[in-house]
Amino acid sequence: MIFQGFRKNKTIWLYGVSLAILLFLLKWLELRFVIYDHAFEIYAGAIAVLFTSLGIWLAIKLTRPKVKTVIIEKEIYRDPSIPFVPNGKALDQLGMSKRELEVLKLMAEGHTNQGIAEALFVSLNTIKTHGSRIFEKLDVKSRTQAIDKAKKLGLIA
Amino acid sequence: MIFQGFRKNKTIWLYGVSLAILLFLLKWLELRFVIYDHAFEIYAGAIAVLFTSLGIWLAIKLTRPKVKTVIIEKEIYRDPSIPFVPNGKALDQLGMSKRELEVLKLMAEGHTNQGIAEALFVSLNTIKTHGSRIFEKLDVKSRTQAIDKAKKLGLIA
DNA sequence: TTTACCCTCATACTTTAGGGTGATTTTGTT
DNA sequence: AACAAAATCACCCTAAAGTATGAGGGTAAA
Repeated sequence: MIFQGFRKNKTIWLYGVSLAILLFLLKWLELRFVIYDHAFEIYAGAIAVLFTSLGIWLAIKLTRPKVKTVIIEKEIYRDPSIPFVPNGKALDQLGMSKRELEVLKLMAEGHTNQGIAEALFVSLNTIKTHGSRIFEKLDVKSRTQAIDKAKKLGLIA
Repeated sequence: MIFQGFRKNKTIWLYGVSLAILLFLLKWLELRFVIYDHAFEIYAGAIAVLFTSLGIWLAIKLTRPKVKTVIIEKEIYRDPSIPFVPNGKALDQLGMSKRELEVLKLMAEGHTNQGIAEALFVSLNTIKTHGSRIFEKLDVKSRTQAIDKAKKLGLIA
């Protein structure tokens, strides 16, 4: 258990031990450099460099850089010459209003309710109300279900 | 070569510059603390902690770039009669695991986390963990954003 | 052997979503 | 003008999602 703890927290343990050694060295150097007034700068610089080196070493250990910028060519599965047109028949049958469709589209794009409210210049409560109405009409219980169903019905792209 | 060196060791170079600034500050503070003999230990300890902290902070800050996905949209026509095949290239580049893709698919179908957990015979906590990982890799903050992006990238149908 | 990653799980907490109830205002139709 | 539907808004409450932190086991690669 304690050995496991050492395995997992090796860096921290090594840092602790290193710090102890450095502090000991610091104390020891302190006794020597107090004698020489002119050596003050050298001493201060020495501890700065020492601790800086330790900081760098530790930071490199702690933070492995990860590959992060990913450029991906993506294929859109749609013929560009044919713009998406909502399934008007389904919209009529469901009784989905223009505003509700608008809200649904923004939901599908991943916006929060607050975000949608701000985009449409209305209150958060309004969006929640629209949401409930949308779910009712689509007979679903959540936005992800609504989005899934709406795409299948051809209400949104 | 030297430029490459800079690129590779960005943290170290930036830290070096920061160190120069700190050393200047050190010199300036030096003139003040020389007056007080009893402040010596405090001063030394202060610079040690300061330099170590700065090193750690800088390195962590600069070696944790955010996941950034740049999407270049290339519209092509897809024949609906051809069954959907996930974009393996994008999956590899994003580092998306099989399990994560599995969870993402079930999310897109509108399942709750608990529902997904039950479907995959794991704990709710596990699904939450996978969720976080998926969001991280897609650089999104919610499941709806993740789903939207995954569809655009061709990761899911 | 060590390291990195995936998978799994837990806990505590915060944020967001969603249900229920009620109300008012606006808009469109007859 | 009357009426119905749509749009808007509020408040209270619960459920679900999402974050942060930590842990452990297994596997493959260095």
